[in-house]
Amino acid sequence: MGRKRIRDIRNEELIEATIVAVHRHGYGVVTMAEIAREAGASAASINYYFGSKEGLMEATMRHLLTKLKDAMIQGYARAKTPRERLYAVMDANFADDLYTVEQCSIWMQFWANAPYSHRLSRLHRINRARVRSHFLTELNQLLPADQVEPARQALQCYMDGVWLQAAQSDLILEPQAARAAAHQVVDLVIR
Amino acid sequence: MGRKRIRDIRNEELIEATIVAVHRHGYGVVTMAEIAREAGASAASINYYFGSKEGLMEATMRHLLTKLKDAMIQGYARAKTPRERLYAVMDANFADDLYTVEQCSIWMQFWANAPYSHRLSRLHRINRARVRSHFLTELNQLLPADQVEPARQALQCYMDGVWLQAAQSDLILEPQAARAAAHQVVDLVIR
DNA sequence: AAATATTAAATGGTCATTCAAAAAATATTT
DNA sequence: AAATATTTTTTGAATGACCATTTAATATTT
Repeated sequence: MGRKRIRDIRNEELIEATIVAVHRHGYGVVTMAEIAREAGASAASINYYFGSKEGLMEATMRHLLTKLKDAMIQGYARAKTPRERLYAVMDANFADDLYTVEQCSIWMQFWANAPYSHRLSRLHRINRARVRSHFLTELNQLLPADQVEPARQALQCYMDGVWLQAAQSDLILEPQAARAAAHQVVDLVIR
Repeated sequence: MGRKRIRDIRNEELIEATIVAVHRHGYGVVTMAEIAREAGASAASINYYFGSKEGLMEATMRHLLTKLKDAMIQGYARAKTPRERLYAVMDANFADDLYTVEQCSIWMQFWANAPYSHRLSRLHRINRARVRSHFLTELNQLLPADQVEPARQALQCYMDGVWLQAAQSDLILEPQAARAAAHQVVDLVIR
């Protein structure tokens, strides 16, 4: 059992270091050496665990996507009505441990670079489709068919836009206020 | 006069080539050689005109910002009411010659990289403040004071989010439909 | 001729990745 | 328990590729 543990611990440490380093230097220019220094390891050991820089980036994005997915599933479990489930999608995106400058920043870096990496774009596509499908399922319960797609577009764009602004912000974010604002937007869209 | 002309012609050609090349390869990894090839010139001549790669990127962003600003001023001139002026801001963002995959993609690249470049972040800040102020001016005419800021946030995030999605799209964009959808969002927000 | 524009080639630097060897952890035997 | 063997982990240094920028020389325009 010991064998597995070390690998898992290193993986987590290195991914956390990647998030910090990418936020600090930018996805395009961050170096393996900088990430390694942040993790207190060597660049060579990163390749030992992740194979390559791209492998590390993919693992990091996968880690963030999993966090987001888990938050969403948890919210869904509690929600009883379609409207509450829309709230839940928003609340997951603006959860206390996800809606931080650091993480919004890295999300944007990944979005910007996904089109140029086969492995990143795959993850990106899957996540986007999942969010889209959640929105559509609930909106179909609440709106006439011809209003569903515009409403979905409005909600999903709003969500993306808030993260995008958050990534640029030099203020401390207020997740609670973001959730309240998002609920208001939901209310606007579904009546 | 002749002296100025050649320089202007080259500037435009090189900036157009930059837009194409950055869209194709990504901001972080595009090389001077690729941009030069796209423009049918040499990498050395780009430095002759723009001093450095960062100078070229700044000039390219400035070019796009100017186009956006001009489109907005033009729309403002025609608009008579606060609501029409809100439409005008949206219409500028989704104008036929601005709302293309190529340009949305490059906008996102710039957004993602602005925090790491003094020169880019300056431009970015100025543009964002200008859009914000336009929105606030009009919304103040239309809404009670306490609803103005949430409404601005919703509109600006929606605008950014649409561009962000457009950048990822592999479909052909429909600027006219985007404008219509944006008008609907304005209508939702101001009543 | 003078000024301006262009580029091929050189320069100097950076960086991801590999590799071989050391170190640490774990398993096996005595 | 101790000693030894085996596997896993770590890293310094080497490798090879790539790239922005400079330079010096050439071409073009005025």
